Amino acid sequence: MGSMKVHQFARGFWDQQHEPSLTLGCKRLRPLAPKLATTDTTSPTHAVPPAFDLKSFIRPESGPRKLGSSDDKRDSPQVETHPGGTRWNPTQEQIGILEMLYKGGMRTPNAQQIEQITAQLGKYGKIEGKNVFYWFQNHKARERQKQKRSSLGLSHCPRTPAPITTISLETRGELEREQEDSPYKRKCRSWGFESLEEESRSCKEAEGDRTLELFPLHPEGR
Amino acid sequence: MGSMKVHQFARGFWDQQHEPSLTLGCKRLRPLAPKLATTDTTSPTHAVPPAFDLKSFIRPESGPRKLGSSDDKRDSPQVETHPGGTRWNPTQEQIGILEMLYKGGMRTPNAQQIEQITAQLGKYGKIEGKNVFYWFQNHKARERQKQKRSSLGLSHCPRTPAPITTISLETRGELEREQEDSPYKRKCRSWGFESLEEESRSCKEAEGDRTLELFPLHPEGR
DNA sequence: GCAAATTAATGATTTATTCAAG
DNA sequence: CTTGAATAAATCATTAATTTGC
Repeated sequence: MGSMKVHQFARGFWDQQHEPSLTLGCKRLRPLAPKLATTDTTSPTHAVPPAFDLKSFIRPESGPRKLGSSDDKRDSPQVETHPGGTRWNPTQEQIGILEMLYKGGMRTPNAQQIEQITAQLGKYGKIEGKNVFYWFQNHKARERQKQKRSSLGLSHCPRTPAPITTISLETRGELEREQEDSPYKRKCRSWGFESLEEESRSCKEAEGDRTLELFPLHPEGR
Repeated sequence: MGSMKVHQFARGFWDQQHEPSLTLGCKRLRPLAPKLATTDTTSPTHAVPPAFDLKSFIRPESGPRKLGSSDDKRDSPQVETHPGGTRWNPTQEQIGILEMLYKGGMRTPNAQQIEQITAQLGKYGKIEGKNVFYWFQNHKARERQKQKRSSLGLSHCPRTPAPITTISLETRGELEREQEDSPYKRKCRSWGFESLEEESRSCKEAEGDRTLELFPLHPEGR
């Protein structure tokens, strides 16, 4: 497409900032690029990110910190086996609230809503924004899927797919009926990335100023 | 650019106690069998939270700020939506770099990579992280699409989809060869939300060394 | 009664499809 | 028409309930 005057940009593209110490390298925390699965993410010796500094996280046994982030974990009433959190495991309360919201008509919450939901649900257990987002995505998809299958199997009831109990949700009368199928609405979700800060979490409040809510992503699959 | 610290959390939105006064079983008994019988009566026990202010979600009329809720919201007053444009308009330099990276084998950059790419591309024009992400998504999809159509029309050479020049992108020696088709690799992307501020888009980079930032959102479409 | 194997459910990602701006 | 942006569908991966064997 066009004239690319990229120079030798690609060469030191990633090195520009990695220069300093070795801690900046990716930690294997948020791998998004398909890094050929080695079928064994458990072994820290593998799961090597494109970075060069493996030793910084190869074995955090020395004391840096574990995945479980021993700093705060008191938020989960039911301790259970919370091994650092591989994936979100919702509590009954959380599910209840989410379902309520869903029934209330919420389909795809935007960033602000997700933020609030997450904040609220966080009182009942560890949770991140993405969990909320995914939950809605999955729930919506699976409800539809279930319904479709049901209608197929029963071939009945073309109308009123669901009675919709309408829980006491009539906050002020105007509740948006749940729009079964969402016909593509142009929405824009906010986007954000956090540049993981693994062990830097400790100096979180040291700065005093930067309090943006970065959700500390879960470490990695076991 | 565009990073700002959002101090304002969900201040007092649903601030209410989160006493575990309702958990009898404490554990979450997940019904393994789906309740297909009744349409969406999926609330097993429905450990209803003490006080859940659902109306705040559905209709945050009393909230400090407006929610992009789906009820009466249409085009939220977030007019600032596009400081300069509704959607990203890449420059030649940006495209060139992106294509170079793509040819180099990059398919789905992770958060850090996106962050860095964005930072670099930002030198040539306004850009956000999501733009980078979307670009890769779209480019990949369309390349494949184009290729498929081409092969269909020509019925020729189903192999060797792209020569792939493999530019010198060897970041650290271990560049994974272009993973043609990524057959689902388990990955986790970082997630973050920023609580957008209407007016505080003052992109001041007074931060200094910290490279961690949230990309300012882009309020909402339409 | 407990623990390993099975299986259903579902959280998390990727891919395909669609809409709309320029 | 091209392509950025967003959503829905497909599907991988992991957890918890259930079953099974001792």
